Amino acid sequence: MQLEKVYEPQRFEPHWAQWWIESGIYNATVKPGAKYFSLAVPPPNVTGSLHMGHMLDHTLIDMAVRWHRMLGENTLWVPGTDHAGIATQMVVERELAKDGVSRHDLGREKFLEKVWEWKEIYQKRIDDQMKRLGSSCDWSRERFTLDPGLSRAVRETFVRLYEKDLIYRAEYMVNWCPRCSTALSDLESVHEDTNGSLWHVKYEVKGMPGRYLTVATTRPETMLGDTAVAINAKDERYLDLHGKTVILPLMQREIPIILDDMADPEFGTGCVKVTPAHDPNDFEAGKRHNLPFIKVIGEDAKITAMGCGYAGLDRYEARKRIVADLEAAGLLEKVEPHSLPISKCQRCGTVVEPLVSKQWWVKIQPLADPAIKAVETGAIELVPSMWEATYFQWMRNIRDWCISRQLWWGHRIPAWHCKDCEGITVLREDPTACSKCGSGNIVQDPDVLDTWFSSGLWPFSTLGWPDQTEDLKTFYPTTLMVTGFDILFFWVARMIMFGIEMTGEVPFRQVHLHGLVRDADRQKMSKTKGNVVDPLTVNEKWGTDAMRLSLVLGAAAGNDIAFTDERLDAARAFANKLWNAARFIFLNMERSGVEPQVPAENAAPAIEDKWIQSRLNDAAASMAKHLAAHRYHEAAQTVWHFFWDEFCDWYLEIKKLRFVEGSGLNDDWRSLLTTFETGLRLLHPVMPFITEELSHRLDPSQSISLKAYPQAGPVDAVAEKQMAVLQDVIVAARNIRAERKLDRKLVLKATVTSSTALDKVVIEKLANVEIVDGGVEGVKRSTPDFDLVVEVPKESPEQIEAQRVKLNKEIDKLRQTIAGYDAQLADTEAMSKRPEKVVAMMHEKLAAANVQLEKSQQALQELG
RNA sequence: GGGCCUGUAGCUCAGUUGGUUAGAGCGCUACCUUGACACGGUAGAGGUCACAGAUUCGAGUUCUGUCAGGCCCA
Repeated sequence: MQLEKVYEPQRFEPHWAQWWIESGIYNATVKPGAKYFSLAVPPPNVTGSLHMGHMLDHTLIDMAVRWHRMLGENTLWVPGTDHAGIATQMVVERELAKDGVSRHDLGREKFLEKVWEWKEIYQKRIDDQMKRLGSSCDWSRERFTLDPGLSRAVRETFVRLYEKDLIYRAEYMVNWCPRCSTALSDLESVHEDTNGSLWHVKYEVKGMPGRYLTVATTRPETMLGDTAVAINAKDERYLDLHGKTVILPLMQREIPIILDDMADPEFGTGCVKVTPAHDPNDFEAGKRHNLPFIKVIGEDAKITAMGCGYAGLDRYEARKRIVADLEAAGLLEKVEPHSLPISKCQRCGTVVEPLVSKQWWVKIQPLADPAIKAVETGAIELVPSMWEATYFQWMRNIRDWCISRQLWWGHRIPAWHCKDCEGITVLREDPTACSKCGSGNIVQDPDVLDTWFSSGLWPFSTLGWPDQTEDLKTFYPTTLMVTGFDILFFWVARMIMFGIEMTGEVPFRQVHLHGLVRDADRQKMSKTKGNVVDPLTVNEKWGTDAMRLSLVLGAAAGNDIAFTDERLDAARAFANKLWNAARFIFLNMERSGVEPQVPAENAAPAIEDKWIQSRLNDAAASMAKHLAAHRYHEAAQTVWHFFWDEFCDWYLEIKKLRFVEGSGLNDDWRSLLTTFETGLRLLHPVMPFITEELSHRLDPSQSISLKAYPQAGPVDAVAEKQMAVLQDVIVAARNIRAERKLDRKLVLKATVTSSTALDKVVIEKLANVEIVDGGVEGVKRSTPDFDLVVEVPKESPEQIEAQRVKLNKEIDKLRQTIAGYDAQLADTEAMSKRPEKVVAMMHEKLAAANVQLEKSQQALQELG
């Protein structure tokens, strides 16, 4: 069997991706009580296709899943998608808008049909991408947040929380997106610093003609809704105004001057206008002082009828008019440039309007407390642990969660309002009558729930909760959650709160939070910037294995990844190297007359066999350590180093010398093939495709992904030392040749003496020298482990001088080292505090340095 | 304002509980198209680990401060 000369992943990756799914080997079995590893994918939004961030996330998940599966654990990875209320509704509305149609033209039912159509298309696209990536999940258990089962979980949760008074309906300040026409949670409105202005406006004090209070505001249009002006009680400038009122300009409304700490004497003029209906701080102040709440900006971001002459104007148009009118009235004292944070809708970027609105809320503190405890006690572990501080900080200052959205796409709130008694009925089954007065005149709340309300149930709703299903008994609590740190609050925290409240158990034992994938300039990828890298293009150009490897190699604990073509090139080069090593092996198997197979271990290993086995054992130990600690980049580095620097550069180069045409399966082949196959298994979680392909060529009986993961074994110190000396001799000989720029093909005579047994043939072939017993005149290299003389053509005086300089430099450095050690060893007090191990090492190093010094001095002498 | 993180080779970054010669990839220099691989091989060059103190027998690693940059929350 011969492998194609060039590594072309496109030839076999789609094949294995399909085979893995069709063979159903990743479908989990129900085995309550068995050691399991389970995990639910962070459900991608059905708004579009997967991006590089998903690729990273899924690669890390797949590595963990494949590793645990190979460890023989009952493994389940649940795939699925999220309906993403606002985002999906927005993209579908945008599509409709192209034909000049609004959702209101269609009506709720017809519009939802359109969204479902969209969902079908994009869910399939996402599934196809996941399949193409080789994600080893159980497609028979795929879920969608609006599935009947998951919707029942949402309903059960809502009802339970409502019954416990943890869900309530109330009028509060919310973040309102005028474009999306919905309330948003605190997390869905993002703060952004912008350059604005600070307008200083004069309010005349009633009964004190000519006496003005100057308020500073960043939003003059809200003055229409002012119901007070606040000053600080300690502010001496305004002591005489306590108990007075001012006349609100333009509106001519008389409003009180209140004393409140919210007025900071250091800021602006020290007095602030209070607009309880349009600012979160003012809202609180309004409550404290029983002020009227006058809503002057409506849900459409236009001035309401309460704004009198400005009614109907857009909020920014109103601002212009109001500022102009104030100026005309001589009430605008000054305008200063001012940087201020403004809130924007996370989804559409529209500036959020804070306004008072009746919404559904989750009383969060009772849920947050156990969630905090779960992380404090270690029931849930955040990796890397630095995120715990952030988690605690947020959770301890958490505010009630606004869960109602004025959208159509999502879980309809299971609450019915009675038109007769205004009572609210919340039940698990749709009611036909009001639970308070029995009236049949009830209507369901039109709003839907925040998407995160349903995704917060994901780890257990996907397993069939609220039913006590076999899946739930077998796989819950899930073992791990892998996701980006950016949704720690949005999602992870909410899953923890809901998981504990609903199931009485943590939803997962560990959370691995990884970074973001950024572009080559470390910029966030975004469609508007146009710097988005399409995973499909990457897959086609470099192959999925290379994409996975490049992502993993960059994914150091919690760090963002700068994703570049160079990284991909490097990853593909590794895959190509592996491919060609395999190609070489198969080529020589044919010459030697060895059938593809995974033979029994070699009973009589040569030095290189013992060495590579030792390196493999060590690599397996590293893999276990790194994978368990979620240090995937180090795991990837470990296999890279093993395959390239050890297996290819040394082991195969030596084995090359052992092959005999027509030998059949001998000890050399036994060692080589078992090592190679074990190495493939070691690599499999990182690069599933190439390892499956190569493994199948050796042994088509079973998928490599179901074979056992290589276990750590003993390190053979003797073989490693022996091999190290052999390598050093070869490198020294090559170095002598390279420094003198001698022809690679020229066979140089050499003598080697060493207390370590060295394979002469290996040295001869790999360094291209002929080893003779003595009488060689040339360049000498000496270390404590060996003496090597390589015959070189007569050296010029310059070359000899260069050697002398080099030796002198080396001798100087050695003397320095020795002096350093001598000084440290002479300090008896310091020495007494050193552990034995370190002292022994110091003596060893000193002795070695002394031997080296002696040898270098001798070499210098011999130069003449 | 509160919290978190980062600063190590030209670039991008590793470096797990402190142990004495700090690593990788890319890039760079020289040589090499050799029957696995030029997506390659061989041999090299390149770092006062941001700065200043402290702890310690010993600090890239711990602590404090300074400077620079990033992120989150308010």
